Amino acid sequence: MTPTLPDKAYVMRKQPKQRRATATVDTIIEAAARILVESGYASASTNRIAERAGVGIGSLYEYFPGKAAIFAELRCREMEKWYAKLRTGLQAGSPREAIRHVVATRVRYAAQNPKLYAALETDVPQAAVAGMRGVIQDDFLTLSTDYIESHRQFLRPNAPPPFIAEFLARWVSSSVHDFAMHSPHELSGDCLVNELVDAVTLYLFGNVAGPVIE
Amino acid sequence: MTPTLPDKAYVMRKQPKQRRATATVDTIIEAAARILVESGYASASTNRIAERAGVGIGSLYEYFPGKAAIFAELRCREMEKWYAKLRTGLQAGSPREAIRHVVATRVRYAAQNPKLYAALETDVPQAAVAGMRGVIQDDFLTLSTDYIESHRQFLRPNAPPPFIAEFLARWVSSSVHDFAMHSPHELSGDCLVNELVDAVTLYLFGNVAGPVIE
DNA sequence: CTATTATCCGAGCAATCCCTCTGTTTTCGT
DNA sequence: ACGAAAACAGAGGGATTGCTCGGATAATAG
Repeated sequence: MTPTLPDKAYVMRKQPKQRRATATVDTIIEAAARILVESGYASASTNRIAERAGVGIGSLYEYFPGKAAIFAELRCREMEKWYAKLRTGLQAGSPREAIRHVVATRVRYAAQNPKLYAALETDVPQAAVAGMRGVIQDDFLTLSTDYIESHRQFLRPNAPPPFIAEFLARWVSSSVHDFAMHSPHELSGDCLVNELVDAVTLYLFGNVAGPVIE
Repeated sequence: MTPTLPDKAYVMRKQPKQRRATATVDTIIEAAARILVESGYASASTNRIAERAGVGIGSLYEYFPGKAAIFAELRCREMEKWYAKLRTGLQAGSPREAIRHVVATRVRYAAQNPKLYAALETDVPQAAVAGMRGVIQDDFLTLSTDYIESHRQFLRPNAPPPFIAEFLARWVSSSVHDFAMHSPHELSGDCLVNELVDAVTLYLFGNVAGPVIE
């Protein structure tokens, strides 16, 4: 069972079949992203997006069933860029190294394009990305649970593995998110990553070095 | 120096001087809260709020300089309800007990009125509560830093105390918030609180019992 | 080349929004 | 009781919104 992103909350009204149509869709989404970064969600009206994209407002509604769908799609694409990296991060070396990889990737995800990240996570209304918010965690959960269960013998906490996985995923992801929103400068240093790795390893295995696997 | 909430981002256009005026303001805020809980921020127009409150739209704009101010004030009032409890939580007994008090209070804050909490935290746009979001943390930070510095001799991490305080505050607060948004049922049990207390104590003092103070 | 399908366009509708403005009613100081 | 100040009211302005619809244009198939 390979984890996949969930179905999109808003489906395209019409699938672009010619190449220029896909180009139009891409242009629209890119325009939406640019306006979002520059002026926020409030001033990202469909008319403005179409104008910025250089297409007629009619073309926009040929493919997107509504304003919300544009941002749902944008968010979806943005997430898919990072999903693979998070996945492979779990398979790296020792538990401590795996934890470090995942944490560092999560930090990079928030720091790469801070404006866009912040806008997508806080400015775009919840309803517009319904069913999308938090899917990284929801999906990453399955992988983490497996990972944790396969290290069951070394675990310090006796809570059920699915809970531990959710606890860790929310802990790391939401902490990084919170720092990104309120203390973004901390994302560039490595203090945050270090402390997170220490704390997680300590929580899981009882010491900062991780389990000694022989 | 007693910590105080920061200045409100939006000041009242006119301070109510008569008792019925204060009542009017309260009624407006309560109506805004009810609409927010029932139908979300999108449908909480100023006209609707005034109608629901049973006052003219003119009366609303006598006191509030704009729509955003209503929700900023609502959020401000909601936060002040919990600020004192968080503060006193820090002063309770042993470090582990203090941690437990703070964590449990934070959970109760999110679980008390889940709909209103969720709406205020995610539905109301960032701009509307500018300078308010995260102030609990920002203010709680000072207290935590003091607390941590006074236990410096028992600390395991060697990061600077202000960072440790911020790290902990964001960790606990954002984790609880994330659970409240995506797995609200976990707030009723005590597994979340237990694991958070364990993890924090472990991070701070290297063991789950906390320091042995003699 | 022709027919069919896909794509693109933008004027404008209906709805909604926040907020002002002017006038009336209530409360308070004296 | 009376004038001033505070509080209340709501019609409507001005602007913006998301979105439809009918027709023009380009690409593809036969």
